[in-house]
Formats: sequence, structure tokens, C-alpha cells
Amino acid sequence: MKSQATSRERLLEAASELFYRDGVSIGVDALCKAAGVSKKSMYQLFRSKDEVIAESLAARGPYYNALLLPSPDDERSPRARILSVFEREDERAADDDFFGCPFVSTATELKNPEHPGSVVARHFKQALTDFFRAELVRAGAEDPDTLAVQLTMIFDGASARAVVRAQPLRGVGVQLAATVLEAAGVRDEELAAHAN
Amino acid sequence: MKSQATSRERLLEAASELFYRDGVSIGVDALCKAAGVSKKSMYQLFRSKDEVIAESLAARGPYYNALLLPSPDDERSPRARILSVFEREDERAADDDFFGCPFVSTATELKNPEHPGSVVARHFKQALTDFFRAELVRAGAEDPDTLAVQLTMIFDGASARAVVRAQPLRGVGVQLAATVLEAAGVRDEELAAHAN
DNA sequence: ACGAACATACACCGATCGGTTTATTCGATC
DNA sequence: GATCGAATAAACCGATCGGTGTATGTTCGT
Repeated sequence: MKSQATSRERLLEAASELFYRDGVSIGVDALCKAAGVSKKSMYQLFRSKDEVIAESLAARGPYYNALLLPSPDDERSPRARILSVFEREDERAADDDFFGCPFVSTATELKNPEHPGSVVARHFKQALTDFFRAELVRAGAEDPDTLAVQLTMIFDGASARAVVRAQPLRGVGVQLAATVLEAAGVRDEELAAHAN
Repeated sequence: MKSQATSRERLLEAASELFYRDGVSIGVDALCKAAGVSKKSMYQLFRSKDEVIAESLAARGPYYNALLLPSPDDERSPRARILSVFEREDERAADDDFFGCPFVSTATELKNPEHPGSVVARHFKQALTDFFRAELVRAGAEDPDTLAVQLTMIFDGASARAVVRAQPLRGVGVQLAATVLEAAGVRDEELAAHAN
């Protein structure tokens, strides 16, 4: 056997990596070769390359979120949990093989917002915003909706900065997020004060 | 004659638009056809498609900055001048033909940070940061360097949000920038206080 | 009226694009 | 061991990729 994973799994995994590293314009020949799957098989597992793009992005989503978001049983404060996302992004962005948020990158390359891949991208950006919002609610923030969107914008802005390879000023995203939380009155004591 | 502009100008203008709207993977045939210039002419005006990418981006730069940045004889406060950039971005992002900051988009698509187009992109993002920095210095901000980078991040984050077509919450970028300026003590009275 | 310079359209190059088809091989079932 | 389904490699499709070569104007200065 080729490997433990099914053809479909190998295909989606290779697609995630290649589409992220080389862009969605990478050819299906190269993709199938990397996955060790014949083109014939690919086209009976998926209707089109566009479907592979969307499905591989959807498959990457949970994995990517697991990398960034703190685990649910991480008992730190909402503030610390939110800032940890920016800290991890900061670490990842320092790598040479960092090409930005895969969802934003894909949506940027696809151009068409109705492309199934763009729809998936939109969904997962919303998931990040939802995480921020939930933490902000826990912290008792005043306007969690707006604040969550703002944090997502900071996240994507930090990512964009890494993409264009501006001179690395590490921690500036974390610092910015902290400033915004501070301005919104979200502090570490906040949760405790609320709980008491 | 075809038009007043030279072949080179028509080529760069068409390239700016097509590369932005359809991505840099648009073919040179389509580009030349749109510009009304023969492929032969293009290849004796430019060494390669990559060079056209870089030059067209460099040509778009001043134009794009003129759209966003306030004119030098706009006598509003640094705070107002900075916020006006986010207001204009907010307007532009509402258009259906908005595909994000062209510099970030191009760098995202090119992947390779050493591609001449990526170098140009980096340069123009720095120009935006420099504008912010200059205004912050005028306003007497404490850490203009970090703050300027943070504002650039907010700018690109707002852009990314528009690219993925998240539900439009207009003005949230402006609001975020205002929050950060407020936290940094940059207020409208600041300049006057300094001048007095 | 002439030749030099240039810009054009267009064929051409090998490679690759997304996608389909064919022929072959392999492994499981009976 | 015969049979069938599934997976494979590879040819094939028309179109397009970035880039070049050629042959036909068109516009000049002289």
C-alpha cells in the first residue's frame, strides 16, 4: 500500500500544502504527483480543481485553528487567551515558509468572492472572529462584536506585514492587540472581578 | 495613432488594472491585447513579464498614494490626516472591484519575496508607514515608529477583511485607528498645544 | 522618392493548463 | 483459477503559458 491515508486524504493534504506554498495556480498534474494519486482518481473523487481548492481549505481549517487558538481547558484569562493567538501568529510569521493566513491568501488569489474556496475562507475568518467575541463576552467587554472584528483586522494586518516581508518588528501585533484590549477595559483582573 | 499615450504607458496602465483585477497570472497575450500593443513591442520594452509586473506596480504606486493620502497642503491636524486615510480606504473597500491593497495582493500572489514585484510592494508599504510616522512626529507622539507600523497593520487588516468579503461593518477600521491614536495620546488639540 | 527604423500581425516554440480517455495492472471475491 | 472493480500510468484533447522569429506594412527624415 502507498500509505495509511486514503487517496482522498492524501490529496487534500498535498493540496493544502501546495496551494498554500505555491498558490492555487499550481497545476493538477503537480498536485496529483505530490499526493501519489492518479489524475483519474482525483477527478472521480472531486468534480473539479476548484472543488479540491475549497475542500482542502475546509480541511485545513480545523488544523489551522488548532495551531492558533488556545485549548478550551486553558484556564488563563480571556485577555491572555486572546493575546496568545497573536503571540503564536508572531512566531509563525517569522518562518520563511510563512505566506500569510491561508484563508486570506486564497481569497486574494481567487479574486471571485463567490468561488467555493472564497466561501470557505470567509467562514473560517468568521470562526476566528467568533473566538475573539466569545472571549470578550467572557471578559465583560462593552462592545464585543466590534472589538472582535477589530482584533481580526489586527490579526490579518500582522499577517500582511509578514507577507510583504517588512523589516521584522516582532511583537508589534501583540502589542497592538494589547493596546486595544486595554482601551476597551479588558484586563486580566476583569474576569476575576466579574466572577467574585 | 492609437492614442496619446506611448506604448509603454498604455502597457503599464493596462498591466496595473489587469494584474490587480485578475491577478498576476493573467497572460501576456491578454495583456498586450488590452493595451493595444504587440507582444513583440512589449518584449523590447521590457525584459520579461516579471519586469512588467514590477514596473506596473511601481507606476501604480504614486497614483495609489495620491488616492489615499491627504494632499500636503491639507491643513488639518495629523490625527485627522491619518484618519482620512482609513476613511478613504473604507470607501474604496465597499466597491465590488476592490481586491485589497494592490501591493499586498501582488506580494501574496508572487510568494517569492525577492521577486522584483515583491520588492516594489515592500517599498510602497514602507511609504505608507513613513507617512504615518511623519504625521505622528508632527503630533508629538511618543513612539512614532511602532505606532506607524501598527497603523499600517490596521490598514492592511481592514483591506484583508474587505477581500474575504466579511459582512461589511463599515467604519470599524477608522474606529480602530482612532482608538489607537487616542491610546497614544494623539488628539486634535495636541498639535496646537505643541505649536503654542 | 528613397531607405532606415519601427510597429504591427501572426506563426511558431516547447511546456503546461484543466480535464478525458484508454489500456493495463492489481487485489479481492467467488 | 476465473472474474470483476478499482486504481494506475500515460496518451490525448484544445487552449493557453512565456517568449521568439518572420514577414508585412507604416512612418519618418532626407
